[in-house]
Amino acid sequence: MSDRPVRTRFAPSPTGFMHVGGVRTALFAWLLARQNHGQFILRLEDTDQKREVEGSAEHIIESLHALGLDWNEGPDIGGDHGPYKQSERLEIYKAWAQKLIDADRAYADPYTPEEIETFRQQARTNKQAFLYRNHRPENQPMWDGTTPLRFKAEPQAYTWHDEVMGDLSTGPEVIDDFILVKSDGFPTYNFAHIVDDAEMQISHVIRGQEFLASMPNYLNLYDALGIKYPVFATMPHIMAEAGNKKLGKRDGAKDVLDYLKDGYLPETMLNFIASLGWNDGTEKEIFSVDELITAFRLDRVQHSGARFDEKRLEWMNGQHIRQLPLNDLAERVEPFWPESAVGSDQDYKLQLLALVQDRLKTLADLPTITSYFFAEPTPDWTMADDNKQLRKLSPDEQRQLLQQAHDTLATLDDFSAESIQDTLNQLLEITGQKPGILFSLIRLAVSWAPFSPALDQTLAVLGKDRVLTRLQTAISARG
RNA sequence: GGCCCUAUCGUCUAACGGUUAGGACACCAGGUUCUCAUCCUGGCAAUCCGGGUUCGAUUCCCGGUAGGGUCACCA
Repeated sequence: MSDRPVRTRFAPSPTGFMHVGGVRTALFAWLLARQNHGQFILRLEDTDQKREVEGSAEHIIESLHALGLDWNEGPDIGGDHGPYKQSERLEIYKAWAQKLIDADRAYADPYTPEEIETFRQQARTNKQAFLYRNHRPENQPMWDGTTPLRFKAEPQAYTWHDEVMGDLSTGPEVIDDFILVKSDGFPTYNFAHIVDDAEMQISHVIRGQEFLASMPNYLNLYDALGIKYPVFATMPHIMAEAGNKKLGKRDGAKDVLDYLKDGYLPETMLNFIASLGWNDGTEKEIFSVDELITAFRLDRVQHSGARFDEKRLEWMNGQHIRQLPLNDLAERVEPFWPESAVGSDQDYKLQLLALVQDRLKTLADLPTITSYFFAEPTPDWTMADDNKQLRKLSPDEQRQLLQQAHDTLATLDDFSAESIQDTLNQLLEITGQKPGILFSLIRLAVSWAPFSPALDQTLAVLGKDRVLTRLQTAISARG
């Protein structure tokens, strides 16, 4: 372990949207920084002009903001180790490249892409891994910047420690002369990230498993550059729900912002993504963001990939929604109310929210559960005909019961849930009906919905006027 | 094919050699004066295979098998 101040970074390339895999890498780096009162840095790795996607950087920044993963230094806010976009750091890479050239550890690649492709095919035919250095030219021309600059590797066996994976080792056969600077003058990731991490004094390099195979090359380059290794931590992949592939765009990986739009809370996303491949060793499942910060440990991260299970995500979201104080929930749910709720009284909405809080799996469920609290529902007596209990009564009996309910409720001055329940209980005795019949009938007549919150509370929130009107409407509609 | 990583209920996981292999999601059944949900109770369900080491292996070692990653002028 390093005793340097903890500085972690998230270094995405702006080539697409943020999906859960990227979020997890960012989250773990962020958690580590916050836990150690260190810094979290955002760096854009925009060295591939061809793959860059317009608006992608903004999208990544927006996603991180939406999740509450804030950074201390970054392209938008600057910092002491900038610039934080690799495309603006070309001079820095050039200087480091020159050090390697001067030390005879880098050389100009004289081959055409076609020639290299031929070498690659040869390797494949011989069922071997492709190694460029098998074709390392004897007399390397001076590098004029128009061809790729390659690293002159000094292959050796490496053993190193990874905070997640433990002790790892490889032989010299995996180390190669990889490209440091492309012919367009931009550095490769392999070169740039090492330079940047060193210059930005990054203490912990946290990234996905896809980079594990390149580690020996990186170590060789660190050595050539005389840079002290940071702490390494390799995250296993998050896999798609179907199949065993690494989760990617093609496998249906969703944009995290889509989850937020679908009514998942940011804290749910962080809790869920953290729990994919990490737990604190106890049976605790629901973590607040602060709890994650204190409990997170790199060495408790799983070594194998985890599948993304939307059912579990949904359950977890319900848990977080239920833990929210009502006022907090009210704020977050504001964009999700049905259109018919526009202009409705805030107190009314708040009362209603208290009734449905336990019923929400996502905030986006709100309109379907609450529509009849805002708009007058259309009576549909076929719902009664389809009901096993209610079917036993004749339309006449149904009308009579509703009329009795109407007349009794009309006498109430105190239209609270408690008072309503007392009244309904009395009505039960007077009419000799079972709750299954009387309550179902009233519930239907005021909501015309397949389900609703408890009857007494539903009536109380709807209010006396609305309830009496709806009962009357229902009676008239029963032909 | 070379190299590397991984392997516990369908899924996410706990168990740092000794447990009736635990929890959660999902699913099924019951309870909470009507419905839906919440909540509670119960049920179903797992150590990939084969060898070692050991008094004893989910756990340590070796070999299979399976899955994943990588072998780009992508990151």
